[in-house]
Amino acid sequence: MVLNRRLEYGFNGYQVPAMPRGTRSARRRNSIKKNVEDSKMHAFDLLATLAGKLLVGNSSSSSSSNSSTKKDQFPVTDSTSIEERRQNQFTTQLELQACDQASCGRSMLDPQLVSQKHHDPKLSPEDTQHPVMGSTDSERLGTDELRIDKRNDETSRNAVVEPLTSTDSKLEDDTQNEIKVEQLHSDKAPNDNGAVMYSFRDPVVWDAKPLMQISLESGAAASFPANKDRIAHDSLSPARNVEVVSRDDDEKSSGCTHPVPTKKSFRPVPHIGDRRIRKVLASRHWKVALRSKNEFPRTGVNFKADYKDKSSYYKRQRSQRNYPFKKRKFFDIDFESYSDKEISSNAAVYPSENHTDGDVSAKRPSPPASVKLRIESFTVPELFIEISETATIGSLKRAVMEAVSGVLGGELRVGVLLQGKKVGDDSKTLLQTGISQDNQLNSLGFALEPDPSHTSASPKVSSLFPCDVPQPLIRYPIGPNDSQKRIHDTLPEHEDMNIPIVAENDCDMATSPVGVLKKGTTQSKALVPVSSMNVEALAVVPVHRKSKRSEFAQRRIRRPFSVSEVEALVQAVEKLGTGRWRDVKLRAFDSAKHRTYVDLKDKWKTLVHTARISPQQRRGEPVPQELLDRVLTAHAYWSQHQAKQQLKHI
DNA sequence: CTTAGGG
DNA sequence: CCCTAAG
Repeated sequence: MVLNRRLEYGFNGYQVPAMPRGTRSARRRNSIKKNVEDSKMHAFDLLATLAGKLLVGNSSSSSSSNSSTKKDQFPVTDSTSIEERRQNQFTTQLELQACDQASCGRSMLDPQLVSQKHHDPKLSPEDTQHPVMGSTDSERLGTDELRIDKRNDETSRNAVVEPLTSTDSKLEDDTQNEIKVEQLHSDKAPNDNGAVMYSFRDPVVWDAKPLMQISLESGAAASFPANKDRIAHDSLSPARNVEVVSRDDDEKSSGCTHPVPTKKSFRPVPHIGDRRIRKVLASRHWKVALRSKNEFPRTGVNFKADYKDKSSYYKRQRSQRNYPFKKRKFFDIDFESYSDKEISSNAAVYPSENHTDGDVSAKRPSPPASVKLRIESFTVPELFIEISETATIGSLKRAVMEAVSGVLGGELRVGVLLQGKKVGDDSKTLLQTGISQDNQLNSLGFALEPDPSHTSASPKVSSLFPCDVPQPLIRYPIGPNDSQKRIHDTLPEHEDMNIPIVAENDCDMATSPVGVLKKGTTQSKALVPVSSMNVEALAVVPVHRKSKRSEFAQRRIRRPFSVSEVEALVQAVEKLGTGRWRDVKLRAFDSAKHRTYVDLKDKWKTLVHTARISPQQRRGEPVPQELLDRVLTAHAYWSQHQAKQQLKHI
């Protein structure tokens, strides 16, 4: 097996999925002032929401959905504050298309761990000394038996950005999606005037090329969905507008019109390998999307308050994950590499019906017409990822995820492109700019650009950003279903493969060559999104500068212990006792890098608990009673043993 | 860094 | 799983 050869994946484009219209809120309505700046902000807003809940998945997943995902998902919060615009003249309807993207569940084919030594039921104190005997390699949950199949690469060739908030209910086909959209339209459009609808298109899959270099053809700009016509039709709702907007259901949210300030504590990071990364990531501070000029209600407050109360800290930290935008530390050198990200999008300006003759116009002299915008999707131009060849698919996913997060979570601002030209004047109205109902099929593009006000960290690099050059709009016309289907076709039966391909939630598990990875773990974690537009930046910021830990760690994905693992754990504990988790880890899970001794300790805790409750109350993969019995036995034994020790000490 | 526990 | 207080 190749040792730690590195793969570099360059993602030329990345389609941002449709916006989830979660239960809690992906819908909002804002009254806004209609000028270019606002358009940007809206686009940005959407992205902001999106940014917080992406999750990279292998599109190879043909498997089932898994509700367990829900636990790890980022709570969809109405993070998007309702911006109260002064003297709003127009109402903007923000409708986020539902995005119940099929969450590929994960089907864990538990690695067949072999060679588990027979466990000796007899426990003797001697055994507790040093497990000299019986600690053969095969005894470990090693990876010896596991192999990475070359085809594994296949998996990595496709990736999809999925909303992290995938629901159990999946959309089997586009139909449902469309239905929702339509409902949404018919639902609001008629009454709410001057609606500007933003609707993210379905998630698209990019199809990476095989081999080390994965890059996407940057397709030409704006390609509209096949159903564009229909969409346009749908949005043909009257758009006459009146000043005052009925805030009906908005009232509910009006209470929190102003976003709850997000605070983030900042604390020193201990150095502990993975943990360290996690911690860092966990403590990344989030920031509300900050717009230049204080126009943006969600003024990015860069809180760094410290919480003394740990519980509150924890909670807040969690809750903050709802916040779409994370703030990048200025002092983080990595910033540069992300700063020049751009996300372009395809958007169409749909004319609203010309109701110049309508009732509204009768009442009002010349009611400004409203424009309905449909943002097909934002595309993250390119991501550059470097990852160990022996990294697992799960790692790859994370890497991609982090890269994407880096792009979406950076200090960005939205740029507006009209017919390929950048619209610079933020004060102009849409009309003045040429975005109006008359301007039917002109493509309106939204691009993410580094926010000048935040690129101070690296003026040099940021200056390289070709802000004035309209970026090509990239699109990968693949419907969600197509993607599913296609990928499924592309990736043959996983069953035949040596490695169980875990569909959704990650999977380095025992399926990965963790052993090999061990030494280079940190490296494999390194990924640096690099803009294709900014070659120079590459020079300035070497790709392999893996140093800076990525700031986008999420809660570790849940990896239920397999029976084999439990078996190994029980066996180890029986031998070593309950107070030597480090040893247990070394002994039985040395090669399972994702199982820390704390994890093992926790697992033992739950095992004991599980063993004590009735089988009916147990959940998850059933653990053989035999094992549970051993758990209780061992637990009892060691508890007593421990007690004795303590007595001795006293 | 490890343990031990609470969340 | 996460987070921490204590060794």
